[in-house]
Amino acid sequence: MDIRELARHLGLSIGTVSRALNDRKDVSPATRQRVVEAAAKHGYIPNQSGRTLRSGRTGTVGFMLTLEHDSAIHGDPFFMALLEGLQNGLSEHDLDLVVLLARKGEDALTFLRRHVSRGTVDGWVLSGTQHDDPRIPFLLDRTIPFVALGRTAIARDYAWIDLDFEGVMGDAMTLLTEAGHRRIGLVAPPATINNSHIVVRCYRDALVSAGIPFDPALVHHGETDESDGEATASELMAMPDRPTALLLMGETAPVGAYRALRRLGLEPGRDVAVIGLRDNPACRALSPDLTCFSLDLGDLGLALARGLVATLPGHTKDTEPPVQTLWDMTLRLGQSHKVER
Amino acid sequence: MDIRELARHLGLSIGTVSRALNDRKDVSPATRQRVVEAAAKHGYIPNQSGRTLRSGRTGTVGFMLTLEHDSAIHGDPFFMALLEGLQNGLSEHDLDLVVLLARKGEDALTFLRRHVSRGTVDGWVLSGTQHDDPRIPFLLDRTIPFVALGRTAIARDYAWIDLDFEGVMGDAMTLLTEAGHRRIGLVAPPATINNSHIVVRCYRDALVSAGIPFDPALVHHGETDESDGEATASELMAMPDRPTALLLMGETAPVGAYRALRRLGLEPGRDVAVIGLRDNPACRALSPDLTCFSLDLGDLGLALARGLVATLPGHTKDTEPPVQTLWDMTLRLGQSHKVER
DNA sequence: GCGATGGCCGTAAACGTTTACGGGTATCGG
DNA sequence: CCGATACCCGTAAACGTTTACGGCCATCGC
Repeated sequence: MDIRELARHLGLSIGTVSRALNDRKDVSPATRQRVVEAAAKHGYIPNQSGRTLRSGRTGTVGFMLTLEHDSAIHGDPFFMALLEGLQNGLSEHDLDLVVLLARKGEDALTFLRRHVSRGTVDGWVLSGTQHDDPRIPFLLDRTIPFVALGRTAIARDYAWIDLDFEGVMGDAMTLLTEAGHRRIGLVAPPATINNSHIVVRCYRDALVSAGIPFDPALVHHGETDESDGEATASELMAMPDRPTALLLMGETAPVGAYRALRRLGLEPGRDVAVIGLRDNPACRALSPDLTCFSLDLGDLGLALARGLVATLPGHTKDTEPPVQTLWDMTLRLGQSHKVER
Repeated sequence: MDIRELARHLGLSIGTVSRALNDRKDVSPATRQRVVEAAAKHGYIPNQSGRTLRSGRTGTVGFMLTLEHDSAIHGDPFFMALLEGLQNGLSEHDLDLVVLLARKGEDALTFLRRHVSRGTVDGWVLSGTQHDDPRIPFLLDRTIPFVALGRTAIARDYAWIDLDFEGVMGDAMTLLTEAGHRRIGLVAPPATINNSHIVVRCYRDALVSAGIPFDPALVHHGETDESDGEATASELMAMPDRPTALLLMGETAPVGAYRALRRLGLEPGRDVAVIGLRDNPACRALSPDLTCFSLDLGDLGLALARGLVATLPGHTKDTEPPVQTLWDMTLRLGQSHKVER
């Protein structure tokens, strides 16, 4: 069922049918309704390739997911919940969401370039932003709409939303330093990820204002998953003057850390203070309750959707500046940080 | 940069350029190489819409994700790990994977129909198969390639892979009945999901062969998530003659069940036996260790990719029957089932 | 030397839309 | 009654590919 066949059924030209279905003004209300009803009756749905080829618009936005740091994905419930909010936000503007997975080992920029010149989507949501992410200038230079989940070190104006790591680190570090901890182990994301820099900077700032010397041996960069959390926690606790507290900025890293501690005969929340990043299901399963931070991923997805839509041509006022938001996370006190010193 | 411009650079016709890039035979090796090199040099990548419009092929397969049962997705690490394997399997055949999220509240068949007539992908991976899933006959009747993750009650020949719930339930039930349990609470997936029927059937079969009467009050249908696990566990334990064992066929349901039990002053693995479905990160965080089942999601994704590719035109031998595989899950004994009766 | 064969390549017609453009009819003001 | 103005609608040219078809040239066998 083409537009041609539908037009023949209606005794109209395909041009008129197209205009009627696309809500353009050059068509009388009567025929518009007739066309819409006939389309529904015959189950006509425009072919996307033809439409895109001519108009250049696809009606979809892409969420780019790279499996490079697979621990950030593998078993990571963060994105799934986020995608739901994103889809809801996009639905309001009749946009579809497609998640594009970079092929194993494929470079992120190559992947993006491929899909951009293919013209698969109208706009992008970028995640896992690197410190100096080449995707940002690439898209900016071509004026392709996008919103980034995560800041970068790039000093150009674009839309982004990032978690408030400053707030998180501030809350966590005051909690620990005020409890008397002076040796605090930090597990930060991989050094290429931009968050990693922010986390370490805040860590040092907090130490300075508490008058505690900075020991680089206490800072590890690792993936966000369980097994890496276990490995790095083991290493940190094997130090001669081992830390009395652990700060784990990874999704399921605390699960591994608990296991590592117990293997050494140490109980989280009694012998060692532990603070995690997000209260995902895995962390909620821990006992004693993990002290960590929470956020509404559905809302975050919605905000990303709005931020992106504002950059799309047609939808935008063209004047307002791009969204640049630090997303609050609220501290959830559990038992795991309560270690008297 | 289109094919026309590239052809002009080379002094060739666009037809020849197209044939060279698509590895067709009607072109000399010398010019083929010349074309490929020029394309690489100028960064030419064929426009997907034009290509699809003419050839009908997209080079992508779609993974359909419905947010209907959002608890099956929300915070569910199952799919993320699966997608990685799927992408790896598809890469071997130069296929891209796109994940298509049904809009909130949109009917699954409507969603599928929309994307099929749009022609967004060459083939489909269906998940969350219903007992009588209308998507199956829809795709079969149109001879659109697909593979289903999950069986249905539909007696037609198509490619599917499903978890071996028969094996899982058999192992779990013998473990419990041989330990003397006679009142076993079951939390099965929502009744519309096909797995739910299988699980309940196996549950009854196991009871019969152990000579235990079937009590429908012990069977609950719920989502697979934490909060639902907590709610149903609470309900089951509030019964006058409450169960001595819980069997939870949901991803993170055991996390909620642990919490519910402890609120009642009951310790999993000591007062009540608990068995879960899969050893995801959340379940691995539980203490005492949850007795449950494990599988390699990467391998499963690969198998799905192969199963789908075999149904795609061109790749297939056309003769071999579609894959129909029960995927083994191996029992991982923890501490949570050890309750002496 | 000539017809046949096969390897390469150019030509042009699709694929299904959107959209600029122009034309036809009715309405309206004068 | 006439010209101008809207309002609709049809026409046709794109958009970027793929691919059936035909043609040219060289090679080959006789």
